[in-house]
Amino acid sequence: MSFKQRMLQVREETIVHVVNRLLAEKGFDAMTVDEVAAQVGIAKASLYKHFPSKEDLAAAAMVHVMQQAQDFIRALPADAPPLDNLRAVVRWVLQVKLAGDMPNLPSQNSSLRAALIANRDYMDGLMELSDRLGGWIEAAQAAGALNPELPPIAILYTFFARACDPVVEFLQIGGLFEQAQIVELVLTTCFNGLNAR
Amino acid sequence: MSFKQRMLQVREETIVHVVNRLLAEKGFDAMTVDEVAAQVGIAKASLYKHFPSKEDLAAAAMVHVMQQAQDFIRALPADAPPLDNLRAVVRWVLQVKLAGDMPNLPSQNSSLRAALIANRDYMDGLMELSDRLGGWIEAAQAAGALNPELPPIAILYTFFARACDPVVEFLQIGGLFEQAQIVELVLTTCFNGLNAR
DNA sequence: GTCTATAATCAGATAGAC
DNA sequence: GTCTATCTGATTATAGAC
Repeated sequence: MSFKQRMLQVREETIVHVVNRLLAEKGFDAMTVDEVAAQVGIAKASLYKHFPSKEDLAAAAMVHVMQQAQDFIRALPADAPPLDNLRAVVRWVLQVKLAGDMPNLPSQNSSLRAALIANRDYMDGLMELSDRLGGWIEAAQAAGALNPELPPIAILYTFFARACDPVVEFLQIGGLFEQAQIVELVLTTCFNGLNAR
Repeated sequence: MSFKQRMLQVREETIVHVVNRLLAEKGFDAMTVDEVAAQVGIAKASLYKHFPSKEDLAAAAMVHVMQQAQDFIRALPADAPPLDNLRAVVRWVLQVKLAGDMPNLPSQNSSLRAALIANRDYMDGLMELSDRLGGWIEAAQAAGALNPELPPIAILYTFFARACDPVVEFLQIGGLFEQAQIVELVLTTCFNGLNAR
């Protein structure tokens, strides 16, 4: 890879990092392209040479977090109980969220949805992630660790939903709990539910 | 109440109804004031005579759903087990959501937050709702029905979060489940968790 | 209170020189 | 590829007549 290509790659990584933080902090609608350009330190027109639209910026950030998720998953022990790995992934998601690094996209924005669906990297990453988690879910159900009466897809969605769970922010704003406590609280309600056992 | 006042009240109810539906359908940012005025059937300037800002429109919709929630709660049997009433409230929330009548506000929009906090009706409604649910939560914990190790505030937030739970939409979009099934699935994961029992 | 018309602003995207 | 300067369209909000 040439020097020029390397510079370009570094710049794009910077852009994605800035976008990621802004998406986590204020969400897609409140994030402006001017702001992104200013924080990256380049002109807006230059930004548009790298990414052709605001939606593509968001998609790049999503691809980035999904790659990080896959890196984390690959580092998990393949022979561990599936439930342990699933808990570890959810814990990781909550920690990323608490660190202010989880982009927050409006699920209703249609142009954004279209851009995400049209993005091959995003879709491939989503598929692979779903496959890996789905495999563990079914294995955990077969082992009697996860409720076998729940459709696997519902369990998968419940995991994905932790990435935008407002309970985390609510508990964080209140200031009554440490980050580690919040993680354990949400993990408990997710896996054990609210009922007494 | 005079005829004029009655007309005014009916018109404002129409406005709130339209806003409520649009907020449920597309969220706060994607909803435009032009759209609201068009669907109500009045000019935009007239709309601004009733509500001084877009944020106030959203606040009125929130007050409306909170009043509906309180109506529902008041109709519940006072002598029923607290857990039953809590489950009934969560079920009600999910049904409102599935009916497309639950407004969806971005939790990060600061001007909106300010308008809500400044709105006495909204804050009063939120307080009363929190008090009622909080009472049931503590009673259910004392009775050994809800996990006593969870902070009541975390349980309360977990209930509130059902109002914007993306799992409901995900399952709805997939088309694999009836609305009643979705309600029971989310209720199960909420109260019983994902783990096998 | 309701309307038409318009202000004022902001944000996504682009033109064109270098 | 990067910049300055600008376009274009959308959107909140208001002025002023009736």
